[in-house]
Amino acid sequence: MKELTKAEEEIMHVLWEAGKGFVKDLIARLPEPQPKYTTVSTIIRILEEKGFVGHNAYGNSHEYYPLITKETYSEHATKSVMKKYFGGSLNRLVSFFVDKNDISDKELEELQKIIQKNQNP
Amino acid sequence: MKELTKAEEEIMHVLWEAGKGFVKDLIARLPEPQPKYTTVSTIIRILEEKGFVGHNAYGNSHEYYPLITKETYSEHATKSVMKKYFGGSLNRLVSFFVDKNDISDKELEELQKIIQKNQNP
DNA sequence: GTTTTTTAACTAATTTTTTAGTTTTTATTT
DNA sequence: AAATAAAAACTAAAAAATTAGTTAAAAAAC
Repeated sequence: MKELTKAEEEIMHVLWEAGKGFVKDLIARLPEPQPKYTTVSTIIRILEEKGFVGHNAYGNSHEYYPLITKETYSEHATKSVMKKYFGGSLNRLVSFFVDKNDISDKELEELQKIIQKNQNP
Repeated sequence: MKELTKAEEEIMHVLWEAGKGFVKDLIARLPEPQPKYTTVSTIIRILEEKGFVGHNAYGNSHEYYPLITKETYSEHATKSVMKKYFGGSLNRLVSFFVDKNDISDKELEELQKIIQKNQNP
């Protein structure tokens, strides 16, 4: 899986949130300072080259949409961090935050339930 | 917290693993193709500017060591991914992988124990 | 139908990151 | 002490990423 650069990732997040959009729509959803039309257009072109984005043409207008789901890229990005910092182990990642007492009791309880639901008896 | 670029992160991983080292020691620990001395030296200089690395001088030689622990940067990097892809929630991250059946039964059991140990009765 | 506006494609410029070369300083060897 | 070697500092170059400008084509307004 190709990596997204920072600027590319930001555009993808907008596309994932919006589902689809013309360049001007994407700009409208970006925080200040909003980039120039041409800047976003360039990034979109690269994203199409990389296979992350597709488009429907309406005359000269292009409506862009994600070809890779947020879930797919989430998995990639998370596994990458997990590999670099936790030997690829989810348990080590969770231990890290639990040991830090970064997680509230309520959250811990929820977490128990999440796991129990998926455990085979 | 300043972000590490890819090359910077690789050097930091070597320093975290080794604890400390001269440039030539760091190069020795890097996989093929090993970068030039001057390349590593430049990256180290930038890491010192950014406050990630310090050094002890022995004459003209510098022995470098991390100023930021792997744990500190781990937390930053993981929270960054968690924020971008899981609304900042560890539970949503765990759910994601558990729902995917990416985690073996043995690991799930371990995970239960980790959480139980940290739960207040 | 011509003018104006909008859009994307193409190109260029800037900035950041990465890699490498040269010079200077210090240490080591003879 | 002079020659050689090793290291860091400094500088430069190349590559990648980001931002922006120009042009050409299509659509909309008049």
